[in-house]
Amino acid sequence: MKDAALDVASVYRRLKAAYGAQAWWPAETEFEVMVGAVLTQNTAWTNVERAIGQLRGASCLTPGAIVALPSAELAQLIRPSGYFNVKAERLKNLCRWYVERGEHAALEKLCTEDLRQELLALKGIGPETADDILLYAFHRPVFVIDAYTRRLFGRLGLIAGDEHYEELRRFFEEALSREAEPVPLFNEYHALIVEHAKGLCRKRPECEACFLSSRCSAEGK
DNA sequence: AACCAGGAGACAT
DNA sequence: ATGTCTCATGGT
Repeated sequence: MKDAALDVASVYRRLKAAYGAQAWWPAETEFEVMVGAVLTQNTAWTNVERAIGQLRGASCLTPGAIVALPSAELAQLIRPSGYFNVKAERLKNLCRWYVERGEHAALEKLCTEDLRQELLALKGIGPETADDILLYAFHRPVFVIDAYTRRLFGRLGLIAGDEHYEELRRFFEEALSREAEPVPLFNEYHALIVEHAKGLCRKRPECEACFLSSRCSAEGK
C-alpha cells in the first residue's frame, strides 16, 4: 500500500486527534472578536486579554464607546497589548466603520467578498485580521493564514511558506472544498494550528511534525 | 537578557 | 513587485 497521503485534510485529523476540540474564538461577543483580532496583531494573546479586561472594566467594550473615546485614553486602556498608539487608531477606524455601516444586523446581509473588501479598505485591517473577523465574528467560510500556518505547512513540505497571502488562502480553501461544513471546519482548523504552535518546542523545530505520530513528547504543552 | 508573540503600513529600491 | 523599518508590552 502507498504511504498515507499527507494532505491538508489529513493534517487536520491528526491535529484534532492530538489536541482535541478548541471551540474558538475566545470572546464573549462577536464585537469582542473584532477587537481581539486587532489587538492580537503580532502580540501574545495573554497581553490581549489584559487589554480587553481594561476595556471592559472601563465600560468601553462597545463600538460606540470606542468611537467616542479620545485616542490617548483608548491607547492607555489597551496598553498591555503593545503598539497601543497604532492599535488605538486601528480600533477606532474599525468601530467607526462598524457603527456607520449599521453594525452586525446590516453587515450580515453583505456577501463575503463585499464584506472582505470593506474590511480590507480600513487602515489597520490587513488580510489576516480581516479573515479573523470574517470567520470568527461573521461566520464566513474563509481560511485564515497566519505565521503559524506558513511555518507548520512549510515544515511539512506542503507549501513553500513564502507564498502571497491570497495564494495560500485559495490553496487551503480549495484543498478543503469537499468538506461538508467549511465554517466550523475552518474555525477549528485555525484554532488547532495556533494551539499546536503555542505548545511547540522552539529549540526543536523538527518537533513541528511530532503530532503526526501517536506518541509525542511535546503534546499537552 | 535577548528573543518572540495569533500583523500592517509606510517607504525605498 | 520585493525588502526594510517602525510600532511596544509582557513571557520565557
